[in-house]
Amino acid sequence: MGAPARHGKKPERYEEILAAAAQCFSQQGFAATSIDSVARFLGSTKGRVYHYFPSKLDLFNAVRDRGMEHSFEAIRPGYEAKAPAVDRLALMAHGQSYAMMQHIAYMQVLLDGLRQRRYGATTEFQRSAMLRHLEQRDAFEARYMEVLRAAAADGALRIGDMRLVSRSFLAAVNVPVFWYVPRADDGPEKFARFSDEITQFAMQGLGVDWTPERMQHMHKLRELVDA
Amino acid sequence: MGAPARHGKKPERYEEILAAAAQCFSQQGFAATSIDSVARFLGSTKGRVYHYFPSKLDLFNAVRDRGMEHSFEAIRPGYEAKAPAVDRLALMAHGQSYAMMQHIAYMQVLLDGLRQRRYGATTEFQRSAMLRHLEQRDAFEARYMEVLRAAAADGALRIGDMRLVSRSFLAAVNVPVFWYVPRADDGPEKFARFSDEITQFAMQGLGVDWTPERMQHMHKLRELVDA
DNA sequence: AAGCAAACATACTACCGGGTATGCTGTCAA
DNA sequence: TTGACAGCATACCCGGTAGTATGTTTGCTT
Repeated sequence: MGAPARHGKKPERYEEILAAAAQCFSQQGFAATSIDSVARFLGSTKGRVYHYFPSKLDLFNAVRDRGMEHSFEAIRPGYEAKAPAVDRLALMAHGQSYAMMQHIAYMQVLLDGLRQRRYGATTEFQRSAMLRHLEQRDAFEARYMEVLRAAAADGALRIGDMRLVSRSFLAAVNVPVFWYVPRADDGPEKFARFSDEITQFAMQGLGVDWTPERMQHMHKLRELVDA
Repeated sequence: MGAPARHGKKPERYEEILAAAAQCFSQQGFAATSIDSVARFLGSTKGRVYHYFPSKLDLFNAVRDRGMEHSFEAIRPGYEAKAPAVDRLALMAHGQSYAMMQHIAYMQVLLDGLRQRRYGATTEFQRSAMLRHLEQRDAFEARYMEVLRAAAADGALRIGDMRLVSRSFLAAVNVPVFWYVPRADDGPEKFARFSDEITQFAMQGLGVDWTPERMQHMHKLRELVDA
C-alpha cells in the first residue's frame, strides 16, 4: 500500500514524480491531467509513474498530503511561539503566505482538492482518504481558530462571527494561490516583502492596528523561534 | 454562431441548461463534467444541450460570461455612486460578496476558469475566447483599482503595493466562493449579514476604521442609488 | 391537412486515457 | 554464473465521452 516506504533506495525518483504531478495537477486540475502528461513532464512514460504510485488518485492524494505538511510546517513557528496571541497569529499568517509562494504548485492542488465534491462514484477506500484530508483541514483551521479566540480573549481584537472572520483571514493569507507565478529570480526577499504586505492586510482586517513596529517585533520573535 | 439569439421563443430552456451547467461545472470542474451529466441533471439527453450550444467549451464560456455579467452588475451601484471613494469601494465590496452567494455556482465557475492554463492544445478560436475573458477580468479589476486609487488620493487610506493590496481586497470579497453552500431557507437577510461582515474585514484590511456608523451610511447610500 | 421547421431523443463513431500485462535491462547477492 | 528482483518501457485492453448523424414528435403557418 504505502508506496514510498518500499523504495528506500531511490526516494529522489519519488520526489521527482511528486513534483511533476504537482505541476500538472495545479495547472490543469485533476481530471484534465493524464498520467501520460505527468510522465512526459518527466521525460519518461507511464511505467515509471505506476511503478511508484498505484493509481492516479493515490498520486493526487500524495501531492495533497505533501501540501498539507507544508502548511502545518509553515504555521508551526507561530503556533508554538511563547508570545501574545496576536503576535502568534501574525507569525502564522506570515509563515503561511510565505509557504504559499514557496510551494505554490502543491498549495494550488491543495485548494483545488478542497472544492472537489465526489459522491457515489468513488469507492469506500477513496472516500476514507477524502475524509482523512477533511479532518486535517479542520485541524488546520482549528489552530487558527484557537489562536484567534485567544487573541480575542486578550482583548486584542473584536470578532463578530468567529467562523466567518477566521475564514476571511485564511482567505487573505492564502491569496498568493491566485496570482503568484514563480519567476527564476524570485527569492526569500521578495517572498518576505509580499508576506509582510499580506500579513498587514490580514491583521488589519481583524481590526488590529498593525504598525511597522509590531511587524518588526514579529520578525524578531521569528528569529527567536528559529534559534 | 450566437445560439441564444436564434431561440427567441424558448429562452427559458437556454437558461435552464445554463443553470444546470453552472451547477455541474462548479461542483466537478470543466474536465470532469460530461455533457451527459448536464443533460441528466436536466432530466433530458445530450440532444437538448447540443441543440442550444455548439460545444462543451461554448457552454462553459457561456456560463463564465454570465458570471462576469453578474459580477459587473454587482459592483455597478457602488462604482457609479456619487460619493467619496471609500464609500463607493465599500458598496462595491458589499455588492460583490452578496452576489457571490446569490449566484454561487456561476461565481465558482468563474474563479475556476481563471486558473485554467490552456496552451497548444486549444484552437485559435478557443484562445480568443480565453483572451476576451481575461480582458474582462482585467477591466473588472481596473474598476476596483480606480476607486482604490481615488480613495488613496483622498487620503482615506494608505496603500503599499497597489496591485497586491487590491488583490487581497478582492480575495477577501470573493471569500464566500470557498465556503458558502446554499440552503433552502437562505434569504436576503442572511446574505446582507454575511456581506456586512466581509465588507468590514475588507475595509479594515485597507486600514480604514470602518465603524458601524459608516456601514449604516453605506446602506443609506445604497438605497439612494437603487431609487 | 399538409408541409415544414424547431426541438428534441436515439444510435453510432472515434478517440482518449486509466489501468494492466508483459518484456527488457542493470545490479547485487549467493 | 546465475537467479532474482528493482526499475523501468512498450503494447494492449476497455470504459467513458465529445461530437455527429439520423430519426421522431410537436406546434405553427398557409
